[in-house]
Formats: sequence, C-alpha cells, structure tokens
Amino acid sequence: MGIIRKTKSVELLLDIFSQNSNALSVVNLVKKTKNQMNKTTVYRILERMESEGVVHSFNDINGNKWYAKCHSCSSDNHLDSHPHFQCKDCGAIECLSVEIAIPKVPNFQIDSAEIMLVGTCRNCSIV
Amino acid sequence: MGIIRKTKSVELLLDIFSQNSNALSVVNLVKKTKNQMNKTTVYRILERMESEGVVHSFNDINGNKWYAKCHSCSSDNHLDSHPHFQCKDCGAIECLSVEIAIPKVPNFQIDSAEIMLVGTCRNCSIV
DNA sequence: TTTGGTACTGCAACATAGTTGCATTAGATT
DNA sequence: AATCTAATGCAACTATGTTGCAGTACCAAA
Ligand SMILES: [Mn+2]
Ligand SMILES: [Mn+2]
Ligand SMILES: [Zn+2]
Ligand SMILES: [Zn+2]
Repeated sequence: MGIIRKTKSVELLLDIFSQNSNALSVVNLVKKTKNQMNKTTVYRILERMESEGVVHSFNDINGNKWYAKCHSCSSDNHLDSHPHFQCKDCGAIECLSVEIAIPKVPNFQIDSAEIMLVGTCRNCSIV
Repeated sequence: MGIIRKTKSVELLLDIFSQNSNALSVVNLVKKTKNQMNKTTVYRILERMESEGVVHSFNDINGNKWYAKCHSCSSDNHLDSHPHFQCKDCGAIECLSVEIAIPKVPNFQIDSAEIMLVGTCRNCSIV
C-alpha cells in the first residue's frame, strides 16, 4: 500500500508541500492543481501520502480538510500529534510544536486530542 | 435579534435539548424532527438559539456541526469554552467541564481553543 | 528496449451537509 | 379582530468529498 509509483501528479503534490511550511487545505490544493490533475486524484494521492506518513490531516474550524507535512513519521509510526493554529483574519493554519497537557478525565479513555487554537497570526497582527 | 417568537418548532427543539445531556449533531436533529419541520428551519432555529446563548456549537472530527446546551450564557456573554469528548465507537459527544491550560505561543495571539478529545466512552468501555 | 501486469488517473455521476430567495403562514401586540 | 413582521416551507443551489469503471502510464522483468 501507499505511494508506490512516482507519477507526475504525486511529484507535483510533493513539490507543493516541500515549498510550503504552512498547512494546505484540500480545497486550495484542488484549485492550485486543477490544470494538472483531477480533484479525485488530489484526494486519492493525499490519502496515500497520509498512510505513508508523509503528511497528516485534520479539519479546520469550518469542517474542511487540511494536510501538513510530517516530520518524523513513517507508514508504521504516526507520531505527529500536535496542536494547530488558525488565523481568523487570513485563514492560514500552522502546526505548533508545543505540548499541551491533557488531564485524565474519569470514565473516559482518551486516545488522542484534536486541538485548534484560534486567533491572529504574526502577519495579521502587524497593523 | 434571536429567539423572539416561541413557535412550535422552537419549542420542540428546546424540548429535545432539555431531554438530552449529551451534545446533538445537526444531522441527527434534522432526522429526529423531519416530520415536524423543514431542515432549513432546524438550521435557522439553532443559529438563533446560539446567538441567544441557549446553545453553543462546534464541529466533530468528521467536520459535521453539533450543538449542546449552554449553562451560563446569554446573548451578551458567551462564556462556554470547554473541551469536548467524542467516542470513536458510538460517536456520542459530551461537553467536559475540565480546564486545559493553553500555553502562550510566541508570535501568535490566541483568542480561543477548540479541543476535541477522542477515545472510548463509559458505555463503550464495558465489554 | 520491449513487454505486460497493475497501480494510478480521468471522468461522470453520485452522496451529503449546509445555504439562499421568495412566497406564505402564524406569533405577538395593539 | 386587525395588523405587522418574524418565522417557515419549499425548491433550487453550492460545496466538499466519494465511487465505479474504463483507459493510461509506471515499473520490473525478460
Ligand atoms: Mn500539523
Ligand atoms: Mn460543549
Ligand atoms: Zn493571519
Ligand atoms: Zn461510546
């Protein structure tokens, strides 16, 4: 399973991710690549990239799917678990490398936490 | 603005929330009430209820919208800011009354945090 | 370098959540 | 009871994401 063949489409998407430090929404990726590939292909390649541990995915506050590069994941080990930050001015999302402590909650067995911090980013703070 | 008229539809939705301690998905509410009201009405009443501080909303891990009762909010003061828990077995969501500390992150002005804890709930833990 | 198996792609059609405009209905107020 | 207008129903729409299938292009083996 996973990315086996290095097709033109796969290489283009890998390229886009290598040039972006921020996360990218699927909607944005489909737009960006609409002259090069079909949207179905975008969705399917992203799925494969995620199962390979190349990227990880999450939903923004509007319920849309985003992807961002993984730093030390493989198809066996997915250890990218960190909060994200979305700017309510420009909509950009960044991965944050901070640890947020999740307390134990009685009666609940917690496996993971999806944390989206919302506010104003660096650029948009500059008035 | 907000809930001005106590219509049959408004009262039915208020009733459903009063009988449920858990959060409710819009999809579920539309299904539950499809013999009593149109789905557009459900969406619009929920919007009004939220702006009145009667309920608060958030998205689940699939990007779908959910609502839950507020405990001490009004149209002026929305202070319901707490994590939620979604059971990956049964899909149910509960509001959690625990505090999770958000650290300061340099270069980001954080206004709020959307936190969804994922795992197994009480009922589903019982094998 | 050709050949062949199959992973991958494009396309069209579909599924589902959520939104909008507008004519009609039914609360509230007098 | 009359009136004003918030609220509703309906139909049509937008957007994101998914599926089946026929055809294409990678890659490895010959
Ligand atoms: Mn990330
Ligand atoms: Mn809640
Ligand atoms: Zn910004
Ligand atoms: Zn459960």
